[in-house]
Amino acid sequence: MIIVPSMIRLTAQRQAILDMINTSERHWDADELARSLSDSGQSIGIATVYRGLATLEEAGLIESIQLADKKRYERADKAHHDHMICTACGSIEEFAHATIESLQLSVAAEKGFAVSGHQLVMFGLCRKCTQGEQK
Amino acid sequence: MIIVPSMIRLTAQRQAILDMINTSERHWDADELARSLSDSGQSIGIATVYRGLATLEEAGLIESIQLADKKRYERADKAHHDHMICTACGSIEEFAHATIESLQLSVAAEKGFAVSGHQLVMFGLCRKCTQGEQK
DNA sequence: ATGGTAATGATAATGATTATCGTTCCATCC
DNA sequence: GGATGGAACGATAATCATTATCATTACCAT
Repeated sequence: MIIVPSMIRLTAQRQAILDMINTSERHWDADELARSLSDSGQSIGIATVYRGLATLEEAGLIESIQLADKKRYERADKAHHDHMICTACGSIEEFAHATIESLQLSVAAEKGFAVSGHQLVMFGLCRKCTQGEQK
Repeated sequence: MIIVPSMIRLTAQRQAILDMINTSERHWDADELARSLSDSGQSIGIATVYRGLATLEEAGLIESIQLADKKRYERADKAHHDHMICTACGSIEEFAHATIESLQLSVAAEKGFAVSGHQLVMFGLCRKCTQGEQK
């Protein structure tokens, strides 16, 4: 018997959302996802998309990052990582750094803070956009 | 002659906002600020509060952190730091860690990413709330 | 089949923020 | 000292992502 974080029903709509996310490297927002599902014939109400995303995340099947204006979802079957967001083209790059992670935890521990999650985001220009500027 | 990041007019409203922020350690959102100014006799239109905050931040006189639902502003005359936010009581603690900062920059440099800003937030339970739970 | 719970979808509501627009303030020029 | 033009203000409408509502539908177990 397999123990799942919390048992959810994988309805057709939730499956469609999950497939879309799992078969791409994108960081989707709810609207993009609804639009893309609609384009592929799988039209789903926008409210269901929001609910489905929340449910799938609770179940640990997808992950999210909260950006200034909206929430974006990505596959969960990747190692933990953080993000660099290009303020020019909007592209999102991922990076991981074990030392940074452990330093974070030690700082928190010093202050008696029990960390349940964190988010590190760097803003700036990606390589492509940096080169584009210095023409 | 003093060089200011960008010359702005310090109107009575902007001065009131700036004073409120500079004389406290709080991380204010626009609404709290408007309410508090109103309580102290300095009633300011909410739109002006938003505009004033944006203008003051551009001028480097205050700083902000973007949280999930809203933006919060704090004094700028402090050393750079990041935040730990208690998910139980909402309190915000600050911390600084030079090594984390420099590791971030080196990771970015490796990827050819020109960092213009970053934000590191940890979520969890502060010392007080942790103790409250294990009763 | 049937009853009950969970999920869906259309749409209204919410909440933070931004846009609009007429009015007011202010510095400067005459 | 008033005219003038641009910046700032304030009230309010608009926007945008997200959540709530509620009637309908799907699915599971008796």
